[in-house]
Order: sequence, then structure tokens, then C-alpha cells
Amino acid sequence: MSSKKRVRHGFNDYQFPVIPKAPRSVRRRRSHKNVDNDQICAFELLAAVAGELLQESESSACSNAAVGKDVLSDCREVIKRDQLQEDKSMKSEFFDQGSCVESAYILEPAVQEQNLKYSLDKPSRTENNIFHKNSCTFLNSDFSRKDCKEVNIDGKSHTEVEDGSSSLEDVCGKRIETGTKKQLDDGSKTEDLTVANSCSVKGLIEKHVNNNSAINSDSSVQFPSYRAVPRPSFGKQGNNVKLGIRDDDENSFRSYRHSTNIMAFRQTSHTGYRRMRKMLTSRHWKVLPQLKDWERSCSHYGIKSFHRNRKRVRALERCRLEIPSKRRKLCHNSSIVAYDQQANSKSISKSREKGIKRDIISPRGAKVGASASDRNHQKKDPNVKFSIKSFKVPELLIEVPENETIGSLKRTVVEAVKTILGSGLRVGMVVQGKKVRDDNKTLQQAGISQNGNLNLDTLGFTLEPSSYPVSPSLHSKDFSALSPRGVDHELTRRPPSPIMELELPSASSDPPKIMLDEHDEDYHELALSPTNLIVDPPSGVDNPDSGALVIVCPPNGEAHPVVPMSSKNGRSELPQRRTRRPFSVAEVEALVEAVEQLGTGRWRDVKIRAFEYADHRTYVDVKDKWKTLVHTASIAPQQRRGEPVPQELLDRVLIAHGYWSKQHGKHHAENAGALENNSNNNNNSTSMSSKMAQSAI
DNA sequence: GTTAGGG
DNA sequence: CCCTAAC
Repeated sequence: MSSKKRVRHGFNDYQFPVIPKAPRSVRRRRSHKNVDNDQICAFELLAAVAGELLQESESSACSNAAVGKDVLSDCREVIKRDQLQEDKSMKSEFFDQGSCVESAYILEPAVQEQNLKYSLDKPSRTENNIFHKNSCTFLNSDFSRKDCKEVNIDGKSHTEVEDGSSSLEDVCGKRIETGTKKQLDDGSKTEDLTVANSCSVKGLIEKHVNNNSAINSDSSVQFPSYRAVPRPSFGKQGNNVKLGIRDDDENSFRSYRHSTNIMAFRQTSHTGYRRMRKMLTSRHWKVLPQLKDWERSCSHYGIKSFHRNRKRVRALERCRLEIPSKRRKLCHNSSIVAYDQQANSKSISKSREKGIKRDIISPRGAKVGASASDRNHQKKDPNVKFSIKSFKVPELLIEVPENETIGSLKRTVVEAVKTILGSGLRVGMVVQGKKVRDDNKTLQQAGISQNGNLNLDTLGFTLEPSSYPVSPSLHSKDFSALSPRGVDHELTRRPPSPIMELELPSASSDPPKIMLDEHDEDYHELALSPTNLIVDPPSGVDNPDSGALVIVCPPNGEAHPVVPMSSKNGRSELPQRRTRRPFSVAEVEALVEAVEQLGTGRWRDVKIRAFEYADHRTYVDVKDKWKTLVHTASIAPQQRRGEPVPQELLDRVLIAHGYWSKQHGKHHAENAGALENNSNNNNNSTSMSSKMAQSAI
């Protein structure tokens, strides 16, 4: 059902990853308003979206590493422009100018700002509105047009979507009719999947635009903030970028070239389509991110809010990489993005990235064949080439009622993408096992030089969420106002609406920089999905295969930023310990409540009740937590460590523990089913407390 | 696949 | 959190 997609982006060492991965902690629920029926939380096409974005960016001649962001920025730009002038030519011009690239730089911050703004300014905004706003962003962007074009080019897309829905086709057709001025180059064909995705997106966009004028206006207004400053830089303008995308499942591969900038890519693969189709066909569509953290959480939440009555979302099959299951959890989030960059000696010093080129991703997704040159000095310093082959795009599972409209589905996808992209991604660098935090350091200072000192095995890039709240406990201060922390409790059990979910990331956002500096580690732990990075030899060989994959693992094991892909060694096979995710007070409260009602010994049920949407919590985790809670409650406060748990909760823990222990005893003695009776009841009447009351009598 | 416990 | 035995 879910589609896995890979997106590639070129990005410079600076910061912008393109593909979101997903931190689990992120998924935290939020308390938000109820979700509308209309809304669907689908994320499935996250990757697809990314692809679209990329395409768009491509068409627009953008050359950014961060696809999503770029796209967004582009959209924003476009919007802005549109506001000023309706003329398409304007847009074209805009694109031609490569503004996309520029925006890319800003994107992340911009997005965050936006999100932040949302949360701040309109915290109480209805979900719909929010949604629309978000949608608007996409809608306004030109990329929809582009999509159309693409659609035209590729007839297959329609076929692909067939079973899915005629609507989609219609949309596509519509789009086509609309007609776009731009002509795609032969080489810029998009894959079928991509097209399909585009259509979806467009449809959503259109729908939104047309139907929600009010909202739209609103949203459009906000975007401008994004882009405020044209950035000079990515600097890659002079570089040629080659981008090719290929899916594992699929054979199709395309490369794009832009004289000016980087480009694009494609995103959806046949696989994605197939998944899509399944989704469409099935009664409920479910989308699960491959990543266990965020994405998934997002999708789950959204889904849940909408479909509480429906069956629960189940984890879908995830793409199975050759990676061991344990590792898989950590690594799956990222999809592959490959790009190749050519270093341009003339390029701007600040922008280190250059063109992007895409390579095929290996099944593991670790391989990336991009080369970027980095320069810290404008003058004669030698350039160091980096080849980042791929990032994985998390797989999302979307669940949508059969009778939902295509538009809803599309919107869902859009939202999912936005969420991921909009949450802001940062790129972290690990050199020789150490994270390099000082952005001002030169490559040379960081030990990265072309002199041969660069040890491929020790260099890695990681994707980090820039604004996503990680764990309530960790960032309570920072996010207290906006983040889920305050509502954590509810969130745990009641997933926020999709919209909310999407919004969340933004809400919690802090300036990326801050996040990085202050929460760097936490972020790593919580969220991120690892990115695989491959570094090509400084020699500049452009052979994707030649570069060995490098996996970087933080020495301390906290972060699992990078997935080792080294073909030379079997490290990638080593299981990695899951990141530690302390239970927040809210979670503890939820747990206590669940145990009070369900009792101990039924951890699966307890888990479902208290952490249904918290995918990163397993029933074993819940059980262990209870174990520790009981222990904690039984020791002196001074001996307790970690985030303090309110005594009140600890008292309840002891009471519940005592009560259920007793019940178990009884059960054994009497062979009675008291527990079961309780467990089956959700009503308080059957809860522990009521029973205790009854027994007391 | 769950539970229960030890580590 | 991990691991494992036992179901």
C-alpha cells in the first residue's frame, strides 16, 4: 500500500537535506482540533511529492540539494510573483533566473518560520484552514503546471493511475488541457510515477484553490515570508547538474541536465504506483512511512483522527532492504537521492554545492553518487569532491476511506510531503566519527581535504530534522508553548488530525541554528533518519560505483544518522541499539491510566491504549517502563533519576501495581477471569479504581 | 506474536 | 533497551 520512493537531491554540505526521514519522537501526538472528515491523512506519496518537487524545481531550473525545500521555496516564489503578476512569463522568467536555487538556501529557515508563524499566529486555526494554507502553498506554485506538462509527455502515468481512480486521470487531463507553456526537453522526461504524483498533487492544489478561495487568499499571504531574501547562493549556478533518478524496483532511470542548475528528479517509482493503486483499490488506504519516527507518526495520527472508527492502521509492509531488520529500522527512513555535482571553481565560495547528479540508489539506499565541491576559500584552494549518492525517502502509509475523493487523497499526500519537507531538514556532518558542529570551520580544518587525508570511511552526512520536536522531555523548555509537550498526554492517545500533525513540526520550530546548537544530539537521537553518504575519492572520479559507501555511526551510538553502507565491510549488518526515548510525564500518565484499567500482563493492550500511535513504543517498552516505574515509585525521591515523575503518578503506579498483583494472585487462586472482564471494558466502571471501590465494599 | 524476567 | 525463554 505504501510506496517507497526515493528522492535525490543535491545538497551542499551546508544544510538542506532533502528528504525527510523521520524521527519517531516526532510523532508525538498533539492535541488539536478534530479533524474534518474531508481531510485525509495520507502520506504515502511523500516520496512522490518530493519527486514532484524535484521535478518542479528541475523544470524551473533549480539546483538545490534540498528538493522539498527548494520546491517549496519555488512555490513560494511563484506565488509571490503571481501576486504581483499573473503572467506566466513572469514565472518562467523567475525560474530561469534560478531563483529556485537561491531560495533553496533559505528554504529551511523559511519553512520553519512559516510553520512557526502558523503555530504562533494561528494556533487555534481550524485544521481545515491550516490545511488549506498548506495546500495553497503548493497550489500556487508553478509546479502544478509543470506537472501538467509532464503528464502530457508521459502517457503512462494515466495508465498507472487507472485503477486508482478516474479522478486522478481527470485531473491530469485537466491539467493537460490547461496547458503549460513550458516544454519539456526530451531528456527531461519524467517517469510515469512522477507524473502520476504530480497529477495528484496538482489535483489537490487545484481543488484547494478553486474551492477554498478564502483560505487560499489567506495562505498565500503568508508565504511571502518564506522567501524574503534572495539568496545568492547556492552558487551553483554555474555548475552543470545531472540528475538521474532510479527506483530500485524500477528500471527506469532518467537524467536531467540543466545548463544552469541542478535539477531534478523523479520520484515515484513503479513501486510507488503499485502501492498507490493498492491503496486506491483497498477499502482503506494506509500509508506508513518507513521511517518509524516521524513520518509514520504523522501519518498515523492523521489517519487516526480521521478514521477512529475504522480499523486501525497497521503497519504495512515496508520495503525490505537488505539491511538487517534492526538496522532497517534506523535506516529505512531515508530514501535515496543521488546527485552529482561538479565542482565549479568559479562558484561562489559560500555555496559549496554544485550541480547535482543523480545516481542509482542501491537497494540499501546508501549509495549516492553525487559529487560536490566544497570550497572554503575562494582562491586557489583545492576543491574537495563529495559524492552523496542517496537519501531514502520514508515510506508512508496512507489510509483513506474508499469514498474519499481523489482530491482528498491528493491533499493528504501534499500534506505529508509538506510536513516532511516543511519541517525543515538539516544536514549534519560527521567526520571521523565526530560530529562537526562548527559551520565556520573549513573543510581543511575539519580534516577534509583533497590531499588524501580524507577518509571516506569516516565522513558522513546526516539528515536531521531542523524543527521537529523530539521528545517532550528533552525540549520541554523550547517547545513548551508550541510543542506537543503540553498536550502530550492527549497526544499520546489521541492522534492529532493530519493537519495538526503537519502543523506540529512547524510549531515546534526553532531556528535551525539554534536547534542544531542546542539540541543537536537530541535530534539525532530522536529523529533522524540516517542518510547514507558516499564519498568519492578526491580524485574526482565520477563513477558512482567507484565510490565506496560510507556509513558513519556516531561513536556514542546515540545517533544513527548514517547508515553504513560500506561494501567493503559488513558493518552495515551490525544491529544498532535503538535510540533512547525517555517517557514523558504525559506518556507515563497515559501508561498509568491504561494499566489502571487494563492491568498488568496485557501489555499489548496497554500499549495500544496508551500509545497506539506511538510507533516507537512497543509493548515491551511499555512493559519495561512500567517495571521501572514501579521501581521508581518504590525508591526514595532522591534516588530517582531522569525527568521527575509527579509523585501523584508514582502513587498511582504503586496502587495499580498492588492492585493488579493482587488480582493476579486471585486469578491464580480462583482461576477467575476478573482481569479479562476489566480489560474488556473501557468504562471506568470496570476500571481498577471502581473495582477497588467495589471490592472495598 | 506475546509475556515475563533477567541483564 | 536488549535478549530470551516460555507460551
